[in-house]
Amino acid sequence: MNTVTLQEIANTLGISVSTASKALKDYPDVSKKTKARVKELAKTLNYKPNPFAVNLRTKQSKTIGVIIPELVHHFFSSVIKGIINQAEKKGYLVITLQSNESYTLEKKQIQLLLDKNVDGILISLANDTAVFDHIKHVIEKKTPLVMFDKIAKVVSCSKIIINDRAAAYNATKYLIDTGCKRIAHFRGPLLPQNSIDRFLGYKKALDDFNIEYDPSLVYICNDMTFEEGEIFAEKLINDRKNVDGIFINTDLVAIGAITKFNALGVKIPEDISIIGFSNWFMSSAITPTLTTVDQPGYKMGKIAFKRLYKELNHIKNKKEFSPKIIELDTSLIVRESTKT
Amino acid sequence: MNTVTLQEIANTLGISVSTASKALKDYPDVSKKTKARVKELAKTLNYKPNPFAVNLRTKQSKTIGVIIPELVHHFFSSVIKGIINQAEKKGYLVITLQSNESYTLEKKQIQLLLDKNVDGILISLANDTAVFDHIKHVIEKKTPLVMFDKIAKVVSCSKIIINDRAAAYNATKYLIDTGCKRIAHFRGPLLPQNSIDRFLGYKKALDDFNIEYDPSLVYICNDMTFEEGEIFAEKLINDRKNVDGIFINTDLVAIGAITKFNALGVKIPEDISIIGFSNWFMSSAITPTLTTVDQPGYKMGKIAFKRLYKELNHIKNKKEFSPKIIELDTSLIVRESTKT
DNA sequence: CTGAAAGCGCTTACAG
DNA sequence: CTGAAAGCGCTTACAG
Repeated sequence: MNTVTLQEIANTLGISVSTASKALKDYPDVSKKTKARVKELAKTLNYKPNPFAVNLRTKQSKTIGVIIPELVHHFFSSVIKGIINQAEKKGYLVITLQSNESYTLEKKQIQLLLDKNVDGILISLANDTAVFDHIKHVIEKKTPLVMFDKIAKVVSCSKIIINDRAAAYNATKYLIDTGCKRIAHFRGPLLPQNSIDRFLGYKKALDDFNIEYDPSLVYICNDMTFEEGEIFAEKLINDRKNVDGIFINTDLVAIGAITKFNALGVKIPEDISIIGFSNWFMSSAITPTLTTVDQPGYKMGKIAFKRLYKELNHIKNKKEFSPKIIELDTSLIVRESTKT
Repeated sequence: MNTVTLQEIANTLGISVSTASKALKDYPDVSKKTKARVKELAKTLNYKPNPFAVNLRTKQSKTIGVIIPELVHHFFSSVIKGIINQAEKKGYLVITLQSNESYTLEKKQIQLLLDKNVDGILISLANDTAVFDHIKHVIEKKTPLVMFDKIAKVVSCSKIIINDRAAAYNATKYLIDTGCKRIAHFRGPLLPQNSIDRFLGYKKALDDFNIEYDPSLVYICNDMTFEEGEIFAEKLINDRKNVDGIFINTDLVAIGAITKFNALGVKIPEDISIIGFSNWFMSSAITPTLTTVDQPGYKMGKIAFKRLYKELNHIKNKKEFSPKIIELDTSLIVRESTKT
């Protein structure tokens, strides 16, 4: 704990606390001489304003909260890194909490952050979350909230997303363009918007290119793990559906699938082409390297904070503003797991 | 922001703020009737004490800071997860900061946390950190600090570590036991204690089993990346040192090496046995699966917080205590990359 | 240009 | 059992 107070500075200098305070904050109505004296002493004493007192007075803590489904995850940890770095630049610190993909926990974490009086909240929803009363509660409390990646369409707040549907469409189209005729999809869970959108993009591409949509070629990955990739890869072979291409919801699952196909002697991309999603660094390390959709996590984190920061300032200046939806670009990274 | 205050509760109930405060905190000198009335009203109004005021009064914020070298990293993100979960159980929130393996940044982050008046700090040092004035500064300020994983021997504070030397010794011994005669080591950077200790464990095992230590078989990975694994794997082959076993500082590098060996047609473990370190989940996914040392990140995080919590309470109760070094068990996970 | 005063919302030692 | 008072350390509107 810091122990030098404004009081002490004022006393040693024989001035009032108010003047000392104003001097440090460069108020225009303090003489240059006084400012210099105060600043110098503050420096030598290594004075730092007590943040607890400042928070109480200013009603803000320069702290924001972030809730993500899971921290041990390449994409989310990248987002968090982006958030933390950007926040630090603006003098904000970040409290991180995890929902563990559970609605109940997510609700609890929201409450913890609210009880802490964080200045704002950044959230990526849990797979489990199907109602949004807890989110709406935050918005009613006038605590700025920005969603990223896993969002809810029906909630009115700013959102930072990628165009999952377009990205999935392009990935599927690429499979079609390179000759695939029967294309499977390993999709994510049923609730999250991005897993829905990726599925819809896949379906739309099939439609547009006159490939019949076959529901039996869609496999649902509830946990989106490496193991699920292995399991469904094997199942797909056993199902004998003559699949020649797969668009997979996320790289981790795709890498599981590749590993299993390698073990089974299924040739990639000769027998089956594969496209993943997220551009995890392992996707360029696996053999064959994985064609995938680049999902800019770090950038998403930065932009999510920037948007929150803007809203924070609007509120401070009592300026009206409307929620904004920011869509980040994605690109298809073509590697060895698809034909040319 | 919450808007119901104690004042309001006291007013509506026609009692004083002090009594209301004491009622909520179950002070023994408040009548049951009053307690009941206050608590009920507090509940219906959804009263939450303003944390800023509480912080200022109690001089603690129930917030701790954590500094790690890099968040986008399987081991560190696991540790953070352990810290956050354990902290939450005890009513603490966690501010996370990254040093980016830079001493300068680490020093800055420490200052940010100190200026924020966090109750305590958990830190894993940057590779760059060779002097410890910033850490000692924290200790002098009486802010409890616990180091984990990447620690400094010369600083007197509690530390949560694994026995890197023993773990490395056992891994190397396993290579020797399974017939390896010329064992290389891909080590980490020169400064970090754990990379030093792993190297020393490797060396000690060679000594104990009468294998001559050959410095030219030690390759230094400064960044500990997948790519370095590939590069040194190739270099090792080109160097024609007839190496038949490698103990590698961390799984990511080992997986890079395996990938390169696979590409070069080097057979694992027939030609070269490999042991990694950390038991990252990819180590059981790669082909061949990687023998590795299990390094319990999540557990380390939990225990680091528990220790900090204990010190926090000792300080609150003005109880003396000495720093404690807690060593977690590791185990060798034998998989396909080594012989039997 | 400077300072006295009020107040942010709580906690707690003290008086009654 | 209850309440008045002091105080945590600041900030800022106001008076001079």
